[in-house]
Amino acid sequence: PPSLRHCIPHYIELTVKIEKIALINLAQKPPQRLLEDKFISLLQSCKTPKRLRQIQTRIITHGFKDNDYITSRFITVCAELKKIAYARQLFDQIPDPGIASWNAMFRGYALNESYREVLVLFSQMKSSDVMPNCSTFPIILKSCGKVNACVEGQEVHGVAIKGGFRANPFVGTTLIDMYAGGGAIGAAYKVFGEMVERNVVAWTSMISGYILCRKMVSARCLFDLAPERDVVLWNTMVSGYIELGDMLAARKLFDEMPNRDVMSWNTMLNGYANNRDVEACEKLFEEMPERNIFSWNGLIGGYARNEHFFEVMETFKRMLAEGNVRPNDATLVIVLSACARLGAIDLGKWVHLYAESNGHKGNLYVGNALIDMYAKCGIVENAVDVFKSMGTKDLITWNTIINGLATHGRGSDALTLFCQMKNAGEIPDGITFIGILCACTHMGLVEDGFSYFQSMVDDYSIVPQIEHYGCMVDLLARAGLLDHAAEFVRKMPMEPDAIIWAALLGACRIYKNIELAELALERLIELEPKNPANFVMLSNIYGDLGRWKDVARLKVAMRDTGFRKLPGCSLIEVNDSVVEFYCLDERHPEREEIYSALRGLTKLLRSSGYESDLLELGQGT
DNA sequence: ATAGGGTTAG
Repeated sequence: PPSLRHCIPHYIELTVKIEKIALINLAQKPPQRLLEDKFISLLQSCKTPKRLRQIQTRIITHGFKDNDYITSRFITVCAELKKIAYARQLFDQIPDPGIASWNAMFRGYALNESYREVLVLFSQMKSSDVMPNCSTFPIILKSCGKVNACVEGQEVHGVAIKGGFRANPFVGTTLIDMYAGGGAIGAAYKVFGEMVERNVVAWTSMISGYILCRKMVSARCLFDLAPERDVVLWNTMVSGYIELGDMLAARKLFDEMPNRDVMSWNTMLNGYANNRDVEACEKLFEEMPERNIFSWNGLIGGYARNEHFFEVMETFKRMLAEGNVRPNDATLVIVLSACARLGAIDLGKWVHLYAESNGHKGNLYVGNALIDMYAKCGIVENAVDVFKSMGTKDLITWNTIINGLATHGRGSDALTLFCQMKNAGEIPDGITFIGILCACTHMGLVEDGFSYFQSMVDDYSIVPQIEHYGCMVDLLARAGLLDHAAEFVRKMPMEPDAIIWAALLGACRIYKNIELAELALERLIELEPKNPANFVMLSNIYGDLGRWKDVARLKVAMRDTGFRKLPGCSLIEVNDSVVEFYCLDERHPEREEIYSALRGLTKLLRSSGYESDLLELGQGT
């Protein structure tokens, strides 16, 4: 169009002008600065260790090896790519590192949660002649707080004041965090009171400090006094009430908020989930104007924590169907734990494949949850495969596989892995020993069990908990050494609880020991007068022995307690969902097919030589 | 310089 053509000369003129300015800028910068900028932007966009090496070579060939500006950037990128040891190697080769390089090293260690290293390196810096600057102190103070180094923290506080950083708002805020985190709320308040300029972050830190010390009234006072309240501060107050379990106060504040972000909604959502209010959690989730991965994980995790495992699976499927937020590693872990509880092996396998093709292959949490899921679903071989494929393992990895093997009749493999675990340098904890004792129980290794029990105390200084005594009672009782078991219970350093007596009672049925069974029930009635399962247990023992009068007597005694035993419930996975059924259950539309399949399975078991008086299908057997 | 998630147990 003509009008546009009219503009073209102006446009050309403008372009020329812009180019001229750019050229002048270029000319004003010395070539050295230009190269520096180039390296900084190269480093900024560096995403892989391989690329980092290439850039490093070029830095060296251009003679920038000791350039503080570039080196500090380089160290930071190393830390982000989890190559902090490499960064340190390089740092140690610099003859006189500048403050930027020191700070980058501190930040790098802090990023990798090596707070001790930060402090060690800081003391090295003090013996050089480089002076800390305003970015140094926040990192150092934060590290002091993280490792609870109160004395060092106070010293650094002094150094900061001497260095003239009293009025620095960043220094003030981290000081408040440090003191409050160490429980020194008075010292924190002193810093807060002496601050020259208190911004909203400082107010938030101070209020968080009061919340941490459970001083909600003081926190609320400051909140009401704060000259400015941003959404972070509001969220902090709301989560403070939640931590104290005061959901009503939290909700009131949430409703008063001038503007809420996703974080505000998620905070309330998690609050309801943790305070066992699944319904409020669901309602809030539906009302949310925007949902991110934490919202979904909040709801799914809320279901899981409150044992609503069917809802975990349903919500996970809904999340995939809606498709706007993708599950992350935490989502998969929650879903896998629900699969483990429900025996939902098909969904579990699906999640396994999903994890592998969505970049969660090497994730430690996902690996641990997979091991547990396969073991709980009875496919121990797959659990072992996952275990073997894992590059990094932690204590939980070992505990999970050891316990999985032990509870599935592979006690000797469990004990072998226990040796491997020690060789790998992992220190066993109390949970490890529960798996080990369980392995001994299932193999009838009574003496080994006792020596592991001893080793736990002598070699690892673990104080046995009631769970461990429970394992020992089980070890003796299942081996038929009921008198020893009873004596062990008498000599325990703590009061035996219901689980201990129930273990004894269970073994009494196998070994038909009436006297001990009656004693166990007596104790159980004292401890759990409302639990009808205990009566049923003893009644079954009488039944096994044909003492029907006693069975009838117990039935009356149980009726007199006024409680009925809930029928045991089994779960099976049928076509992509889990179905529950009870003994003699007639509710399922395909009950005919199900019972006929069960009869077939029973026949198969019998024909392979499986004999058990516990095999009571009650129908057609 | 402020904030959020997950796995093991008698």
